[in-house]
Amino acid sequence: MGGRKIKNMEDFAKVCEISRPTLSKYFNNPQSVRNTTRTKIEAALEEFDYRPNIFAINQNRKLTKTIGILVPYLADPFFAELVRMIERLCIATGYWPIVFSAHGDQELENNALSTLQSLRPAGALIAPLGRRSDFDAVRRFAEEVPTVVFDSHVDVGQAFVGSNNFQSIGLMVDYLCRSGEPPCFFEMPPVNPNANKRREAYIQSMERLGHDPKVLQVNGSGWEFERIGMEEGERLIVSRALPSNTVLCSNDRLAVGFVAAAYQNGLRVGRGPGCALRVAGHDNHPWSQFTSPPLTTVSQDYTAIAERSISILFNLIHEGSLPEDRQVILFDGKLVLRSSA
Amino acid sequence: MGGRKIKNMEDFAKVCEISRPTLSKYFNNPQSVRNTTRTKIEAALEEFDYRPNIFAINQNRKLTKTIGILVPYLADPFFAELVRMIERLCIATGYWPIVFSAHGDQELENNALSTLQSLRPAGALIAPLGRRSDFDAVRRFAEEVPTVVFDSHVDVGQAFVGSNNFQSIGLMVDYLCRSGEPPCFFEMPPVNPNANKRREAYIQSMERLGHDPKVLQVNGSGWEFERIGMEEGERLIVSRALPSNTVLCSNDRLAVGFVAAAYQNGLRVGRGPGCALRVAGHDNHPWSQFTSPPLTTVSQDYTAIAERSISILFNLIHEGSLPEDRQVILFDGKLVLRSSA
DNA sequence: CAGGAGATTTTACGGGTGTTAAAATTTGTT
DNA sequence: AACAAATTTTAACACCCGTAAAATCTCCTG
Repeated sequence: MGGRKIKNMEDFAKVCEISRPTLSKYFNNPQSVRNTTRTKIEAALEEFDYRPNIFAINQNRKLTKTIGILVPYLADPFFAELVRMIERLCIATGYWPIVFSAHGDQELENNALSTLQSLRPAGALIAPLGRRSDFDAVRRFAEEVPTVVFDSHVDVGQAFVGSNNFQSIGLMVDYLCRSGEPPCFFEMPPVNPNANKRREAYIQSMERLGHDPKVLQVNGSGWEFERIGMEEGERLIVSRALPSNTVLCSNDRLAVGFVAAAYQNGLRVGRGPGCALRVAGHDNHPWSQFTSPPLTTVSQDYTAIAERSISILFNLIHEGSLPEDRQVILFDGKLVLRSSA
Repeated sequence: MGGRKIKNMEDFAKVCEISRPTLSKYFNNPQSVRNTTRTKIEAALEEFDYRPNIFAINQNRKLTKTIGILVPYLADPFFAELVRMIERLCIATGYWPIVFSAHGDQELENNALSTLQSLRPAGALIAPLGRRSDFDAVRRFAEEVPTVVFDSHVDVGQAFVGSNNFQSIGLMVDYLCRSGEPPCFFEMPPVNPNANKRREAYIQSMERLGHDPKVLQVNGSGWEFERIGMEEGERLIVSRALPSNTVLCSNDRLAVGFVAAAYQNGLRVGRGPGCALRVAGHDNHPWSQFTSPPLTTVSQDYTAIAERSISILFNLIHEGSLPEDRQVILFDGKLVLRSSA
């Protein structure tokens, strides 16, 4: 076609027969230029494929269009799914999401925060590692960039969006107690505040109902929860150390492992006759519906968490000012009855 | 302490008592400056926290330190895991990995490619959507940036790294045939070339062994493979449409769903006595060890794929020149015997 | 058709770093 | 001490775009 090579906005302005700053305006907001101008530009856009250089754009803009997303472990389908939704929402709004994963490692989390900060993002959505986070680093980050924290409640940033563990665990404990033997609570050493809240919620709920809480904390570290659930679950089963025939796991990934352990040791899981064990989880993880039997759990509202986080962040960004009072939004869970409990 | 605010490299050069170009050299390669200079800089780095502005850096560098990673679906643990490894390798080498997911959608894939290209990455590692990809777009991208394709073989880029489906499926078919009834092949409409290769490999292997290949292609689209495996598996089981008591699934995610369907319909899966069905998968997905019973499958060598992809890409980047002959690297799979088949 | 407000475009400058060439300095060696 | 080699400094330009201020154009009124 034109044969000309478009190297930068200047070149493209020439083939458009328009000045460069006008083009610049167009790319920032196509509505801000006259119709006749817009038509010319868009015609040229059809013929030549030019895209403004992202680095040059962001170097000068006071507010970039970048949204940073940081999760503790991207290979966890909970986060993978959440990220998927958040990314889509960003793109739909014309922002540029960029994803970082700490891979369960504090140093990588700090790296990511640091890199992210030097990207001067318009805002950030972060789910901190939790117990392993370098709190000062996270705080320093949140002081510089508008930040919404999700999933794991660390007391920084302008807002937190997460699940109401007290409500959801209460719901599950109520259900389990009224439908069978009161549950024991199966957990690993807590990686984040959610784990602690869930244990406390379990204890409170049990006491409220007049039962004796029984917490089984097994060893294990890292993010391979299923493996821990399976190996430690097997140990408990084999040594007959389970204090109840009903096991409430701190999260679905542990439960997935536990159910596998039960199967392999010949314990039939479920609530019907002939079942030796009831197992319940928490989160409604994408996998929880494919265990054998399918897992009874409490759903976290992925969509609501993603949408609210983003909407709060965009508010922050557009308001410019930071709200006095830090918002804390907790979504209630819903009981998801399947056949494991 | 100094009280001075470091806004840019100029400021930082002053507190280092060193010239800006030398600093610039240092940041590009710390080894390229004299020891005494390096010591001064690193001392200052301790005291002040300065990081060069990423945008300004990349604006001028002919070769950025960015490595683009594109996967079709990040919520798939196979890719999540692979990305995790690749990211670590990049960071260790001083590169800056940036991850994009197409979320199973052609438009998003094109978007990602386009955004990535405007980032002028040193290189890219891409696993295309496959059948749904916009081949021209992928080709145009690969012509501009050094690209290694992995997982899904699309004939673009300077190299392909993946699994040898013919070998691995052959291995599995051999095993299944000599240990029981010859398998039928359970698949959904292929999303990428791997799926086609696996079907063909199955047919060839069966014919080689003198058996009649039986392919069951069920309906279903999207990336929720487990759901498809479970729903369609259930349909086949209930309607007694399975032509063999041994089912080889095109991949582990389908198999996860299929095993769940079998359990829910009272079919005991495994190779022992009393088992009605053998089920095998392919990939050694992270989940495959937690099904009930654990899944017999063929492993893809995640580590090898990640390492080789990266090493080829770095070679490409450092050589500068593109090799005449496109490399195709296929890793053999290994049989992972668990109890499902 | 003159006049003027408002919309749009142009002019001109700045941002933070890469990069180069030549001059100046330091280091290591004999 | 003298000299070559290695390194750093100085100076200046480049990169590609954002943006404020100045200049121009549009369109409508009277």
